[in-house]
Amino acid sequence: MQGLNPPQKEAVAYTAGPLLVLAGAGSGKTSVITEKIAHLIASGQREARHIAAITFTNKAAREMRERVARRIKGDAADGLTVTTFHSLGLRFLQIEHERAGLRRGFSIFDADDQMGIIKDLAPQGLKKDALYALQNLVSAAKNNALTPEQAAEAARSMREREAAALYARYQARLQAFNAVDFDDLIRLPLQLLEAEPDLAAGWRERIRYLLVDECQDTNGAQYRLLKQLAGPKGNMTCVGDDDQSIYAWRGAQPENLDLLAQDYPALKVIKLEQNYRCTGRILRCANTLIEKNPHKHLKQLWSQHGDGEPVRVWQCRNSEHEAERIAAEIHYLKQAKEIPWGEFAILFRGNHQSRPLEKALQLLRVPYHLTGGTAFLDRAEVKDLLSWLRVLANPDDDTAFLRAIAAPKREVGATTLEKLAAMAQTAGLSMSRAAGQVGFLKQLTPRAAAGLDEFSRVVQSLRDEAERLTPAELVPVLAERSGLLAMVRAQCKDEAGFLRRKANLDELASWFEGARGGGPGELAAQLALLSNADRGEPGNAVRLMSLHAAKGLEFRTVFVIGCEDGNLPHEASVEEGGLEEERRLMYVGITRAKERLYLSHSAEIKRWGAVEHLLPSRFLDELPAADLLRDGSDPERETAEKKQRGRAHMDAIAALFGD
DNA sequence: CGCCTAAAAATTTTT
DNA sequence: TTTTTAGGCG
Repeated sequence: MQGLNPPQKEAVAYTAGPLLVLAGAGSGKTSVITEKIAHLIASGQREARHIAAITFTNKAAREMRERVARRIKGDAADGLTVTTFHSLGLRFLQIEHERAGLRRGFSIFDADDQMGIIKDLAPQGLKKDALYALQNLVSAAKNNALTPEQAAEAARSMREREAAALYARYQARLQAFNAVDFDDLIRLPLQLLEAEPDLAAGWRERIRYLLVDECQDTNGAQYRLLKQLAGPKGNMTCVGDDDQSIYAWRGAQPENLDLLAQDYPALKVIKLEQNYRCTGRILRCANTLIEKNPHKHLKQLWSQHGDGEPVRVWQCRNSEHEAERIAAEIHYLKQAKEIPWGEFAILFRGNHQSRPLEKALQLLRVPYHLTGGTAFLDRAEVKDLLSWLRVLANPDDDTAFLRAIAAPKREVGATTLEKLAAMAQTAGLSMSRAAGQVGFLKQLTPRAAAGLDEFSRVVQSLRDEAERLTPAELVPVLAERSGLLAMVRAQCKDEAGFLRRKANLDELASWFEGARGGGPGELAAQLALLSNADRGEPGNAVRLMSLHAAKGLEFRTVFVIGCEDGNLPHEASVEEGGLEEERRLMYVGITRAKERLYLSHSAEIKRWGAVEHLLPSRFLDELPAADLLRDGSDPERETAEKKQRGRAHMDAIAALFGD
């Protein structure tokens, strides 16, 4: 426990009852969780196999696992559970699938799969906006652990009533497909635990101490799940910061931090207010900004660090100009201050904002790593292959069937599939099962019937292979025999493009190699929970990511770009009354910086080809002017810095020739 | 059935 | 500007 401050030590040592740690930004909350796990084990209070730490992202879980491994040597940490809410829910359902009404090999539907069903069930001709709204309403009901009936009862508006009706049909469809969506990974385990005390007792026997990270991000269902797992005595430590609640749009209820005190009268609350991360000026900016939000828990973050450099506010012409300035500044700081690439981060509100940055960084040959955005799991060939795996594992997964039957094309089109769907419906079968019945095929055109028949044969032969092969061995066989590989090859103009896309499939195979336990269906389900952010090592490169993705991370130099009114705060959020959450987002961005912080905005931004004029973010006016250095406010200093950077640039070029 | 072209729409953040 | 979708044609 050495190296911890008094409140941190207290938080680690306190095991007499439920504990809430209100941990400000950069106050060492991960250390507290890690140390507490070590303390529980070392003091003999709990065995590692009876401790579970729960995070929201896979990245956070992995990081915590690594920190625990570094802290606890030997096998003392064996059996420790460090997982995300959704992975825990998945594991629960895989064990208890029978009680949940699921068959082995059930599928996990991602947002796209979900939208496919909703589109199918909702009235035809709805605009995308309306469909997204419905999807969100259904998800919101599930995040509050409401059944369709309860959702109908609770509905306040016509829209909500419609959404509740849709929810019922949507759920029936999932059931028929032997599938669950992300929300079900929390909701279903919760329903079972609440309904079956014996089951809950069994799980509490396994998990005797619970540690929860980012507790302010829990939604209603997750909070109730925590209560079930922690039991009436509340054997848990929750760590959270209401000022960093930035997921309300996804159902998070920061008020859960307050509910804890109600639900557990014995709750002990410890505040961590010493910030170890930021310089004084950065921290003052953060504090001043967040003070504008109403507060329930007053926190006063302080730091022992000196003032440091002023926070720079850059006014740029447009986002290209902004990107060029940032790239040049990083290039300069890298050599002048010897800051490694990996200690720079550029943060933005929306993922599309990364484009000009990538361009500018490439021009200066600055290595960068982009987190999020369209990536691996969204790649068509990867989704295709996963659909095939789902069909193998789950013959009832019509969504996967519809994707797999078209990849590659086998002369089976919309007309045939509609006929097949109708026949399957009448017979009470899934489309995939119906496609295997000769009687049905006879009613279709010969060409289409041959296509379906061929598909069924390939699927069956691959199922046989799956019996003999490990999942990792199965993937390449599947790519070959399904015709996917040939399809990808045909789609690519040159060999290089083909190899690039084949590499995605190889990566999928290697992921299966690394994974342990379970058949292809189980592994495909686990894979569905991985996000793009969880992939690849960033290495020593400038990090580009959304403000949301940056939570929990820290960097010596941080750029928050696009500080324009309408972008940050985002106009849609302001309209929905989410200004405070936007302010917290800005707060999260600011508090990622250890030494240097840049806040930049552009006068013009391009949107769908048209140019729009935006004003600087209102949040910039909420910062303490004395700690800022705004463009144009100190012309002398600017000229001097320009010269300095110019000279450094020339030196760099000279050095290049000197070599 | 599946490819082609023209018109219309476009998520802000993610497990 | 890029991506998706509807409709026409071989």
